[in-house]
Amino acid sequence: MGAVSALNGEPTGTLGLPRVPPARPKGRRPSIADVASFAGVSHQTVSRVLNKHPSVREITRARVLAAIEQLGYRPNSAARALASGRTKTLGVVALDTSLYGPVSTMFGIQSAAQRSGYFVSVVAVHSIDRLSVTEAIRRLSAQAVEGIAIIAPFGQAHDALSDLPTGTPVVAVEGDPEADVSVVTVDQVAGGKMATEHLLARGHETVLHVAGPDEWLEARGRTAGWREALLAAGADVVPPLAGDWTARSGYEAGQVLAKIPDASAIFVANDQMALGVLRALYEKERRVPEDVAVVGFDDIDEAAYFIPPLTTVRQDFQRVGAATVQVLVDQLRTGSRHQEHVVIEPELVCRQSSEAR
Amino acid sequence: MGAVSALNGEPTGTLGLPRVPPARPKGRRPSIADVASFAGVSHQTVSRVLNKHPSVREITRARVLAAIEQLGYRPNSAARALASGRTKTLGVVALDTSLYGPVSTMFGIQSAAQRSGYFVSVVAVHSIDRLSVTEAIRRLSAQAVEGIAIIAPFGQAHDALSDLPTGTPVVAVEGDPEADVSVVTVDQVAGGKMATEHLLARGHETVLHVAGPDEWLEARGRTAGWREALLAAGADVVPPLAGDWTARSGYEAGQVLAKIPDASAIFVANDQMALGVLRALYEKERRVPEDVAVVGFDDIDEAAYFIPPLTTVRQDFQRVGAATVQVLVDQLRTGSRHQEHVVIEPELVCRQSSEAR
DNA sequence: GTCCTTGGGGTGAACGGTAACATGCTCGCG
DNA sequence: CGCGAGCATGTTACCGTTCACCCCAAGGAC
Repeated sequence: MGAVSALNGEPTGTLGLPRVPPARPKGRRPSIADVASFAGVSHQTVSRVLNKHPSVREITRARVLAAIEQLGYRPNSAARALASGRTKTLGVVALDTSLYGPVSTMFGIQSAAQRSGYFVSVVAVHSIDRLSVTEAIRRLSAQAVEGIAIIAPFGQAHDALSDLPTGTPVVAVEGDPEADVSVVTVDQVAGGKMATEHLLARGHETVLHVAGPDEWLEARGRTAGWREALLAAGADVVPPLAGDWTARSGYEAGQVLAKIPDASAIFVANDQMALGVLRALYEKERRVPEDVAVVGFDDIDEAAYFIPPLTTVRQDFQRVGAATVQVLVDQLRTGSRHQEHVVIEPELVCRQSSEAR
Repeated sequence: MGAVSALNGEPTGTLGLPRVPPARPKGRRPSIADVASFAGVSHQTVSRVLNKHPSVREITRARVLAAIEQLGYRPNSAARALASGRTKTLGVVALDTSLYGPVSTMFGIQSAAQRSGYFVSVVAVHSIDRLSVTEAIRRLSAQAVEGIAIIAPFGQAHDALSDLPTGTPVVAVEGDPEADVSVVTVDQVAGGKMATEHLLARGHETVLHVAGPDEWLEARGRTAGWREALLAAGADVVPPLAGDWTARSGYEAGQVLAKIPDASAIFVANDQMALGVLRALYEKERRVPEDVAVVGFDDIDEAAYFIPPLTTVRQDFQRVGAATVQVLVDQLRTGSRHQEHVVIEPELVCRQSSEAR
């Protein structure tokens, strides 16, 4: 057995392996074949060990593992991908922004993918038009990712999904539940509703709304929830002002709202804009929460340190990421292309900005 | 010529190609060989066209391109990587955080890599210990990335760099300029200095400092710049309070500083902590900038909407990303492992929080 | 006319794995 | 005692490219 690898009388270790690995000719990294001849087995046996195939004797496995260790062998992922057709890589299309939600979602997906043994390749898109998304998907499929998560959460993204390589599982994260792809999403409508109901329950006659950009499905959902809650309570529905998620736009909206004398409660579609609203109210000397109550959305790290600390709606992005990877991996495993629709419930976090008057 | 591919009398297009591509047996994606036989050339000629080799006649190239188009051929990146040894992928080790700086840096790298024709594979690390970084690098090198950018900007990261696959170019972004790897960094010392000098020039006797976590090189650099400026001006150096970048820690530091009666100027090592400081000062009824001037660091989008708008130091992360990719690509192209040290200068953005009294 | 170069293109062998099948051996069972 | 059923392992093909090398015709130098 082990004698094969010790023919030339080299000193041998306990497993019958030569102690000094032979240098590979070209300084190239050792391949499975090198490991095989070093361990005195066939390359296939090495492959079996690498893939944890059950029918390998313990002693053989130990020899192979020792050889791998000695030679410093690392599997070549390109070769593996070529032979098996599997790249163990998921693609993520992310919006090039430091917005809390998209970034957190991306890391949520990354960390879940890692736990499932997948690599993550990221393509950032600078804007939300169909062309960019199509191009991003093209890039990812050129890289032969096994599944794709699209975070850019706006209506147009779905158009681009038709250009997909058929057979590649896709999840639209924060996507349109009506679209004909799998979707993992936080229940934005419920979030908008609970924020609004919270304010109504505090005795406000109605709730004004600073919405996000209308292309964003999240913005639409939050607005829909707000409207629903108002209608259910029979409250006035004042047309919302739309911002662009930035504090600046929130500030501008806040300047308008501050001029409305009987404005007493505002639901802002994200925390950054809420910051701008707070600032506008402060400048107009409308106290929060005494004169005006404000609720945001996202629960960014800073929300608890706004002046005053912001009541807001928290989304669990780790769960979003985990669900996204779960859907992709399931579809990969079963081969089914059944459309999953996972909805994750948000949670209201009460702070000073909406305290009872 | 074209007759070869039209032997069976099928209708042919202008280039002599059959109009209907033959379905591949197993529903598999078309390979270079399919394109070759469809276009009536050898697989090598197709490869030459794909790689823009000069010595291919224009007419031949056109035929091949038409065949590629017709069959919907896409190169198989795994096969290409296996044969050529190049993956066209860069790896990024990023800290799992929505902090503005790291996230912006990551996108800066991503977008620069994309422009240079590289894919980007991201591995997030949840903490900054050596083990995590080593593991991240292990994952990336298992994926055979051609170069690695490490964003996690703390001292310990450098220890892990010794575990690298030799020969893989590495750039430590925001890394220690003293370390023996290539580094791309913003001049934090200059940033801290200009913030402090700005405040001193406004007539403040000295400048207090809320520092970042001491493991972070950026925090150390900013503190060093602050100290340097104070010493140069002969001002008192009050030991800094260290936070952890969060608004909460800034708030806590602010509560302490607000109790110091003659505190009149504070340099805070990032904008989030500055937000916390502002809140603490507000609660203690110390007006900004009338009683206390505050300067932050980063220029996050919201900084202009803090109460009051925050004077801060801006870093150009697009340039950081571009420089990082540049260094990696250069090393890949030339094969040299010369250690580059690129330093990018930050810029002071003056707003109300530090206005003259 | 012969030789050498150069453009255009073909042939076969890597590249480093996995998959399918073949082989020898041991064991339990009728 | 023969025989099928595993188990443990080896053999050979194949994945889709690129690389090194070869071939042929046309053209210019001598």
